[in-house]
Amino acid sequence: MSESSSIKVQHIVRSLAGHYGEIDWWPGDTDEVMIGAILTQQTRWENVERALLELRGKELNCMRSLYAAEKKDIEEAIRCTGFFRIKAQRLQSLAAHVSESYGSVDRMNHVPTGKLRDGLLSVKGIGDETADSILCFGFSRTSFVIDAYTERIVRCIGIKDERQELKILFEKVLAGDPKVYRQTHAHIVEYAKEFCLKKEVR
DNA sequence: GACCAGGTCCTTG
DNA sequence: CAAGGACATGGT
Repeated sequence: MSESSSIKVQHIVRSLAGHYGEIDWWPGDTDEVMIGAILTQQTRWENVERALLELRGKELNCMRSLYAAEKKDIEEAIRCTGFFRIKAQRLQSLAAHVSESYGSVDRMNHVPTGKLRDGLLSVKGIGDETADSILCFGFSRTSFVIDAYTERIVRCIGIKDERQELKILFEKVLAGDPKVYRQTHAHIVEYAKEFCLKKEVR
């Protein structure tokens, strides 16, 4: 990664922070962040919130109960997020991973970030973005989330790195503060939505 | 009616 | 490895 890329990223981070200030962006306890991370795949957040309400109503808003639940019940609750069959499967796969590998969500707190990440990535249906969202917003770890918006924004200012390099680049600039990681990702998404950065932007 | 959304996996060439 | 398709509902 070039020197100038770091400077550009620093500039983005600082400008967005100045513009938006501190925002409370991904509410919910660790269980609900994990659930939301899967439900929001290719889906608007407003629909995810509705599904979370449904899940709460059925007391299916935690890994422990999802593990034991009937898939039918999960599907019914999350229908409004689209891809509901595959997402119900993904939720149960994640719940199984948590229960079988760690025993509980709580026990995951002692696990080093790299190990946690590898474990999450071993779950079918959890890719880089979902894993990093869970780590960053659910467990307050310094694992930066690179999503489609991040890619589009950095493309606009002439950075053409792949996602893996972008992650390293941002993490170098952001140093070690998990709160800054969360804020920066939130700012990027808000900015991209506000200015309607669509797919064709390069 | 077409197009897109805070992705990921699987199949093809 | 890159590209293309599938997964599915809800909003513009």
